[in-house]
Amino acid sequence: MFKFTRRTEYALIAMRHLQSKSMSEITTTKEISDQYAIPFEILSKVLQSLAKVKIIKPVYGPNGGYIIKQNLSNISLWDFLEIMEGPLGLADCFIDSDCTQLDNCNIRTPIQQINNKMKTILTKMTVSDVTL
Amino acid sequence: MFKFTRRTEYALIAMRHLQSKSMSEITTTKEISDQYAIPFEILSKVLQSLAKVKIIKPVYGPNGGYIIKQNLSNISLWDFLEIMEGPLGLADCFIDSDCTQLDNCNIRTPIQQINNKMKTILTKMTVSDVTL
DNA sequence: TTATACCCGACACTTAAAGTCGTATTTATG
DNA sequence: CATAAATACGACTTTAAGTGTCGGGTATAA
Ligand code: FES
Ligand code: FES
Repeated sequence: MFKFTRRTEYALIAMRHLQSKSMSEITTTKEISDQYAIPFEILSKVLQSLAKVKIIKPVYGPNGGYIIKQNLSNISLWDFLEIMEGPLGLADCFIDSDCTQLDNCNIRTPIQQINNKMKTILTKMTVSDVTL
Repeated sequence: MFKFTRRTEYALIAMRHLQSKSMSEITTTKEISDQYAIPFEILSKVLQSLAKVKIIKPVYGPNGGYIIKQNLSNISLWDFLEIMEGPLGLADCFIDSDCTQLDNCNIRTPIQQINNKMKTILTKMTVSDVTL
């Protein structure tokens, strides 16, 4: 449990990098890939998925790249993580409500309480708490 | 990120089950395995590892099994999770201090703050918050 | 027209978790 | 003392998820 995926780390690094630039400055995938030693192809896809959810905006053609678009303090860290990694939860029953086999599970309630505590923390924080 | 491993879930279920019995009652692996539909061999190993760290006490021979031993409110949830799943942390650098490649990582400090918040929650809680 | 950048699906590789198997050890009991 | 019932444990296979690669496609400035 617990570790960010590389995708998520790459995304946060890139977003912080983009955030540090002025709104009009365009940054290429290659620039970020080089500076932080992130495999180019992987970072490409990460940035593409960020573009897909409108967090960054692509600029096509020569001298193109990305610019950061949305005010990142709008997005909670929880939501961002779910964008990057899919639905989150300490156990299956908090994700797809299908904790296989464990028909009469005896720990569901206490686990749910822990789950809620973690969720609260991450919901109160925003992406810009990381990127700013 | 975020989901307990099955091992951890199995352990918590078993510990709660054991906790619900009186101190002198012995419970077999098979009883728990049957009641919660956990693969016997897997549960065996989980209980063995719990026995190894003295959380439960094995009783050999016929009519043997396990009894719960230690006061579980002594063990923080964080420590317990590290027993079950190894060192925890949001990124490698908080585990083995070797975030590969990312020489000039720009998000280490903010990530560390989140890491600490999560760790605080789990350190303040004890295993008996789940098993009791 | 061309070069440069983003876009994207399909595939291969790697790793960790999950589960299986065979065998050894301990001990209560007849 | 033989047996059966329980834990102990290393070696192995299978599965699933994450990570990374490849080849081609689209948009656009110059
Ligand atoms: S049923 Fe989901 S944790 Fe047990
Ligand atoms: S160096 Fe560990 S998160 Fe970047």
